[in-house]
Amino acid sequence: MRFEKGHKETTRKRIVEAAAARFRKDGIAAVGIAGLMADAGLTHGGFYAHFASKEELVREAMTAAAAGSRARLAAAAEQKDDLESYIRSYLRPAHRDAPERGCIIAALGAELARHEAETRAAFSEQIETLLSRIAAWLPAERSLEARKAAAIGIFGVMSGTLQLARAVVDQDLSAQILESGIAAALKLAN
Amino acid sequence: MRFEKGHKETTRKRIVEAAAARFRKDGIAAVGIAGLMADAGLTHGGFYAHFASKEELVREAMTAAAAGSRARLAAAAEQKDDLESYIRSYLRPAHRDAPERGCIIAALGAELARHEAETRAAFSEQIETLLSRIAAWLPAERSLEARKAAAIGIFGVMSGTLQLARAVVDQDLSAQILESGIAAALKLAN
DNA sequence: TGTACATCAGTGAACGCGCGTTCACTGATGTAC
DNA sequence: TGTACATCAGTGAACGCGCGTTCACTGATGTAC
Repeated sequence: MRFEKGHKETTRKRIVEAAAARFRKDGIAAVGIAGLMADAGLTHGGFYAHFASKEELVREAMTAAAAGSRARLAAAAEQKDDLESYIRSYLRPAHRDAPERGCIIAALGAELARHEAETRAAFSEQIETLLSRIAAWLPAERSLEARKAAAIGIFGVMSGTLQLARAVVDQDLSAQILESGIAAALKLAN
Repeated sequence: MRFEKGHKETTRKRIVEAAAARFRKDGIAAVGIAGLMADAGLTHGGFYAHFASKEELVREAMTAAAAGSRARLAAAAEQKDDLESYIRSYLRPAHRDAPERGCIIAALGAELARHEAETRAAFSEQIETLLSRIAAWLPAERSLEARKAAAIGIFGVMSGTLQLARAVVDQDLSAQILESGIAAALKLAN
């Protein structure tokens, strides 16, 4: 064989990583296979040796991006970080300015809602994991149900304000949105 | 002239209305000129007698949709509706299920964030109007600044949870997200 | 009142382009002898 | 150790298609005479 063992796997991973970034940055519909393969240092023809369709890649890229977020969250939890630092980290200007490495839900939520149920499944699962993690951070004296409900509100305000901060033209307003989002999420957490 | 006076204006409005609905339902990138004109009962060739480009239509459609939301909000305020009923109306299942007649920000927020600043301007303005309206509903004993900050949190949780409710596959979870969104928005309002 | 012409919103064929997808081919390396 | 062949990840031309956009044309009506 021309390439060392595992080469194809490595390439596949490279394509998935490139897609996960470009989709979040530019939107799924706006990103073509040719550009994506160029990002990965390849030509477009090889794409179908790795994936059956663009939709399959979308699914894989969403799963990969979700796994990334989950790993970051787990690391934060392990370091005994509290919910406040997670919220502050999510709503920091750097996250607003780098959607390509950020939250899938804030970057692609509305667009994913229009994809097939199969594609949305991976995404749905990530939402549930995320909500459980946030709920686990909340004071144990509240019932599990109450914590889950609170987690939905907290994450809702986080992704909602992050999107607002990205959409708004005025930079001062954008900064204020991030600040107010943090304050609101903290209020909901207590 | 073949057509009665004002005919062209009427047609133009019809195209804008159709666009405002389709863009919110399917996303801007996914909607083509030909399909849009067919929605308005016309053929695609006439499009450029009305608009210089698709982007110009996007701008007009966003402005029209924003005007619609603003009118609804003003009517609600005039009827002495309170913030609670606005929140409940925004997060009702019917709004989740009919994005084509609903909030632009929840439907297109992330996608609009990727459009030119000129297109985002109309949208930005709508956000500011909306925030002022919500702030005006809050108890007057709080400072204007505090009310504006609270309004950001309230609207953030509203649009954020509406999007989550649309994206999630599980219908029970979706209903629960709407409920929790209402609870969270109300908590922030008090 | 009747005919000829001007108007212009809307039509539909055509433009170049990039999309997702297919496929015959390449060429560096591992394996067989 | 040296040669012939098999492998297969990646290449790049080509497919039909729908996109945004352009443009010569249509045809019902208003206006001029």
